[in-house]
Amino acid sequence: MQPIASARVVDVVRDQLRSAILAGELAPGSRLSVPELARQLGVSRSPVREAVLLLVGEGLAVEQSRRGVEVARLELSDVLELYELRITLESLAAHHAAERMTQTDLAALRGVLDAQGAAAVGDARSFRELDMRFHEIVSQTCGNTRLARHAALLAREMRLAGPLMVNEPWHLRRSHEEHRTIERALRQRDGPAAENAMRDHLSRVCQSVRHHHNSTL
Amino acid sequence: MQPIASARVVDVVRDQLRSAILAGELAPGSRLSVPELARQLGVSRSPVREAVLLLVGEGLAVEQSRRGVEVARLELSDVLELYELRITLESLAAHHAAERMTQTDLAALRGVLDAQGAAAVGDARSFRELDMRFHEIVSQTCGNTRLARHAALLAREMRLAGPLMVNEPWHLRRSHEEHRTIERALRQRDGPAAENAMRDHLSRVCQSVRHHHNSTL
DNA sequence: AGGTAGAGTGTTACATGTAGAACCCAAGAA
DNA sequence: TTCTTGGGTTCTACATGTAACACTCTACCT
Repeated sequence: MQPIASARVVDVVRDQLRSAILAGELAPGSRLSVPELARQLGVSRSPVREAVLLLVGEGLAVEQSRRGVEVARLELSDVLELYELRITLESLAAHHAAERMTQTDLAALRGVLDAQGAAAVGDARSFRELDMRFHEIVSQTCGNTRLARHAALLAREMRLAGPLMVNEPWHLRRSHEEHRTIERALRQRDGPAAENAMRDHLSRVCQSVRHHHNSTL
Repeated sequence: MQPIASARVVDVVRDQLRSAILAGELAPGSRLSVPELARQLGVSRSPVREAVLLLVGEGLAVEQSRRGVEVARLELSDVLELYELRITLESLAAHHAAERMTQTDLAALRGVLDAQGAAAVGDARSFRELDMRFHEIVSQTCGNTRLARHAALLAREMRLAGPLMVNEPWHLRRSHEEHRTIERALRQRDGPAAENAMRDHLSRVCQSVRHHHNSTL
């Protein structure tokens, strides 16, 4: 029996808005009009306003003074900032995760990777979803709740950078191989190896994004 | 001419509540009743409610489902979590700051350290304040806005740990010396040295907190 | 005594009211 | 034609209303 979580309207609205933003239905730059969203969702403005505020706190939206809130727009520089932070935080998380992951966690991780191996052939959309899940599992099992929370925030924020990401199949396959390397280190409970593998992985992806951007200018 | 920032009620309330919490006027565990605070501050409940939500987002308060919000209580384990994150984030920030600080920044830093040297003789309260400022300057000048933001959040959250901190004069003096070492590296634009000095400093303080806690049990 | 029902108080969470500001667009002045 | 001006619309930010819920304390029953 898990405690019946709060079925608060504000939570539902927040989750819906977040999903819509991350799915691209609310594109970066879209204005988030509280009355409009309240009408569409069939609730009053109060919970919508709070939900929008929470999204601002998560970095998924930004408020311009007196002109409302819009979905955050990420430049290349923002993505590089995010990668730099993810590199440090997630490699630290991987180190600890190697020493703390349960068999259940490892099984879940392998399941995600198997599914990702299948998606790597061409389904970039579900590949990204599974990539997210992979990193989330590692961060969540590191034992430091704040580290997990901040890493999750950064990973989510990065998903706003859709068009800047590299989606070529060979790139997805390479990412997947690196995930396998990380998973191997985690399974062997080799903290330093997991840390290095995670750092190498994210660093390489960051470099790819940078070069991809330069070459598609 | 700087843009006349939003004189929004919610911002004023948030700042006041934050100050009150960090100053200990609202002790950890205190309930933050929205109607009560609204009465005391002479404003309506809406901006107070939003301000309280923002503080939850900053980690300074926690909400129990359906039972309102209270000022966060930090255990030793929370402080250790925070230090681990600060160690990685702030040492990274120090590395970059070494390469980017302007003469103005360095002058400000030195000013803070001079004042701190005077406070180290026994005024733990202002010493902590200046310590905060020192770390803030380094983080803010690292060039990565998100890194700066997250580091600031962590440093603030840590101030809730008042009684767990070590306030012996010899400890303050040692911290001050380490600050000087960091500042020297920054002034010489030696990124790796600044990074190591910052890591050593925060690691040592973290160890002191741990030992202090064990010995005062 | 020990447990419980129930009134009374205070709060949260959501709904709604509204002044003032920002934006849009069309009509008129230079 | 370009700039300004004024009306109309929409929004934000704050204020207020209220149902449902949680806590407290007392009085009652066993």
